[in-house]
Amino acid sequence: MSTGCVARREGRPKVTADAGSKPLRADARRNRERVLRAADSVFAAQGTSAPTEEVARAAGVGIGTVFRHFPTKEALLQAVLLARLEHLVEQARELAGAEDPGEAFFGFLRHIVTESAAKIAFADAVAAAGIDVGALAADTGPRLRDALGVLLERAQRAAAVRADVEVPEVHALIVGIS
Amino acid sequence: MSTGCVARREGRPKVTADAGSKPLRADARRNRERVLRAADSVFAAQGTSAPTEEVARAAGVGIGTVFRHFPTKEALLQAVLLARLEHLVEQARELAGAEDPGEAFFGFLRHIVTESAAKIAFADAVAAAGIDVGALAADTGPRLRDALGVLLERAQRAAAVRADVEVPEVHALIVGIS
DNA sequence: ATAGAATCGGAGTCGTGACTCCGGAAGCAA
DNA sequence: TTGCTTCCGGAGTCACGACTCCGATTCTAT
Repeated sequence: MSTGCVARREGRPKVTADAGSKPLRADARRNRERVLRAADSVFAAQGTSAPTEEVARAAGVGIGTVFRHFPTKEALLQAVLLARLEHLVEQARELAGAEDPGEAFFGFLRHIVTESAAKIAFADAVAAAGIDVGALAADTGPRLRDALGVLLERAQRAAAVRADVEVPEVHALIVGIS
Repeated sequence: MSTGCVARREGRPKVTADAGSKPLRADARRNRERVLRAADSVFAAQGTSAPTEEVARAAGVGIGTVFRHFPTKEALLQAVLLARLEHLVEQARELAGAEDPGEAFFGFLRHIVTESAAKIAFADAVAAAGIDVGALAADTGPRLRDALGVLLERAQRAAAVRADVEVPEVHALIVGIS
């Protein structure tokens, strides 16, 4: 195996509240972004148990920097998961303007399924840390649902999907599959 | 988080070869079985990063016993995963004798989907440790395929499933979903 | 340019858990 | 029962990785 200890602190860190914090200094914002990207790829490649130092190296910053932006490894995991969901919403919105509504809809579904495995692993790791994943996704969920609604409606208008299908059903399907 | 170090050894342990080993002493076999069951429930409940000692406690044995039977935590994870697959095959075979072939077939599919999330997490953990999951399942795979074939055939004979569906397609479907 | 504030970086601390070791406790013939 | 063999248990060893701390560095406003 590849060894490593895990967190030490027991109190569950609060969800990073961006609102209300002062605007970051330019380099700080840049580094935060880098860390997030690096974390995403490192965790995706090596699993969520990859050492934080690995993330720091991949991001080209010191480990101290990582911990300043994300006080806990857990917080980092959370941020990455959130970013992925965010990305999903974005994709759904982009697809809403695609030429072929039917293809767009099913393509998106396929994409979700493809990525679900990775996301499950993330959610697992975060949940194992005692965080309420549901609450975490409370903000992103509705937006994803909306975007999905648009996709679905267009697909139905194009007669690519039966008209009696509703958003909740699709949502249920996705959740069920996951 | 809940902390903990990980393995230290780098060389990847060989797949536990049961064949060729002497018959275990009665108590040894019993303990091995206990550990396996305890590991399954502990890892399922707390995630694959649960400490080995937790498994020992749940099994009611000393930690030394766990490591004698499974030289590495990784090996333990492997064994649990294998046992689950084995269990799946068994279920498929039982279902082959069910009254309603159609229901049996779809019930099994549903079951697989339901458990897939947990299994993915396991496979992930094992794979992250550098083990070839594919090779691991090389033995179980074909048997699962066979059992699935029987289920499918019976369902088709009962006209619950279209006749032009083949085992490979179902297999692909399952893999795809996972 | 320059002070002052915000950041960075990484060596060091600390707790944890994987794995070892061996004296004691069964099992299993004979 | 006796003796030999196989197992059990769990205290102890050892690395590793999460997280802290503070001097050095880099922004930014003036």
